[in-house]
Amino acid sequence: MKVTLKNGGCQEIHAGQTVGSALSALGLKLGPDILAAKVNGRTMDLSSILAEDAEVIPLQFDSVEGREVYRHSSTHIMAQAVKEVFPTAQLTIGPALDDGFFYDFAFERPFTPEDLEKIEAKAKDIIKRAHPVKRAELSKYDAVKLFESRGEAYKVELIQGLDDGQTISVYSQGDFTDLCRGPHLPTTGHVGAFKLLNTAGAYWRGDERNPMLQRIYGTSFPTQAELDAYLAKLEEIKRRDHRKVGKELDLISTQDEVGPGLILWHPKGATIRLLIENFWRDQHIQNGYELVYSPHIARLDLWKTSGHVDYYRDNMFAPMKVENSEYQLKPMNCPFHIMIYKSHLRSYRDLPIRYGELGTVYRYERTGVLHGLLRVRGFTQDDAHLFCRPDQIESEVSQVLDFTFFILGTFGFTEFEVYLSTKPEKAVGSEERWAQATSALESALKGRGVAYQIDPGEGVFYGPKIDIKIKDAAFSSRRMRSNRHKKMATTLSRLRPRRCLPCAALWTTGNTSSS
RNA sequence: GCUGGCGUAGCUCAAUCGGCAGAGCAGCGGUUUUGUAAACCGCAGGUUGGAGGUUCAAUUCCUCUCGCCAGCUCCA
Repeated sequence: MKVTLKNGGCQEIHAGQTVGSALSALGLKLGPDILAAKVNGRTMDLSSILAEDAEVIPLQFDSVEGREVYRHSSTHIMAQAVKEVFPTAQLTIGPALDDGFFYDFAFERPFTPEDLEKIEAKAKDIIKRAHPVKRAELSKYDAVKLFESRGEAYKVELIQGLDDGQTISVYSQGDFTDLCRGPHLPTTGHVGAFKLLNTAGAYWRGDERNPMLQRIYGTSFPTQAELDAYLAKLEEIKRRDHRKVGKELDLISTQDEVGPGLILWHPKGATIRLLIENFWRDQHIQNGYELVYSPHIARLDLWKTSGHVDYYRDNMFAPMKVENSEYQLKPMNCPFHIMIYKSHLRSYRDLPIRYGELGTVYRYERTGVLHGLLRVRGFTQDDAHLFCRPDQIESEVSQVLDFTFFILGTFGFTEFEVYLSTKPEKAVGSEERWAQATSALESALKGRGVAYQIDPGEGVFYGPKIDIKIKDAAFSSRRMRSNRHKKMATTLSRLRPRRCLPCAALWTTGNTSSS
């Protein structure tokens, strides 16, 4: 059997050898820095058996896959510590994150900071004990029996959700056994610096109807110096937090008397905003947009027609009664732009028509989600609606993308992740129209050569969208949250306007748009 | 909305067991006259988020309420 080391030698070995011994045979020193290996493209334990010719890449902490294995084993160590300190805690899930890991436990009470100290001390002890981490495979039936006997009801539920024929793997270290796909470090002693960070409640399977679990976050690094550098970075991020800076520089405030998520722009903040808005107006005019204004409220009937009452009510403030009809505070600008379009009979020769507005909208957000300027109840959207013929869609979308990248680039955002968000569960319009609109967006992306990923079900109720996620200096490394990105979206809708009226909306959030 | 943690001077934070609300910075008035991160002396600054309760006495204990923070969920 032939084993090749990437960028290294090639060796004949006997079948049945482990990945680790194959690496040794190839002359690699198996120190604590070698965490796992990629075998023919699949990440595997060093202890797994080689069954066929393979190309092997040793994984260290400097690779994404290596870090994932490292953090995943770290969270198992934490889970083992929790079980040793609090035997009645039940295991649920515990994945690796970009900068650390978490594990959710079912426990009769929340963990306190004192608990964390005990758990962390125990975890360090487990690291010192350097338990070998062993993989075992069993049938679904045996796996259910195993975890039932251990009183791990959540694990049993997880296993029952797996396919019947599937082999199920469990990993053990000392007396601790967990259902896990793996792979893992060879021993618990492979983890260097280890620290628990904080606790939080989290619903089982992310559903608020389910019981709340106790989540513990932590992180780990090969050396104390790396851990310290990471903690220093967290401090630095805290120091640069826009809420802190906004207060210190006297840019903005929120006040109890005004209400949560409603921003007051102080003179200095307003000056910054004015400069950005002037830039926005100039650029839109230069790029063929016409600027419009629309009111903050409108008759509820308009929002019924637009579909917002049916599909967006959860995010709308309650309607208010005026004279004999009901009025609604606007959560979006789109219906107004469509009404402007509709105010005349239009010829196909007039198209495309591009309306742009810095439109202030109000959305009801649950109190728990409000966050500085990034998540508020009143904010101003950089919003536009483009009316065009079907044959113009691709070039219009493509221009919107260019325009978006240009604006973002002006503010120094040059790293993007592009997502194509498809039809959500609650949506208006036929499957066929959704498919048409989605493929139009897709071909614009392809035509422009933009790399993108599909984000299934993440479209808006009236159309699919292209999301452009950007990272800024502070958030790129923001711990434990993957979705804290600012986002811009281009939505294509053929669904609301009656005639052949695809409409692309461009909007932004964040510093250009809140309040 | 849910779980947990918080709310004391403009800011950052103290206040032991329920026993006269305090410090640093900022501010103001002086002194000094240039100090390389923030020179020295003094003054002022408070309905302890709000309402109710227990108590001789509440920043402290209880109830309700408002807001903030870390998450969950949703999303921009």
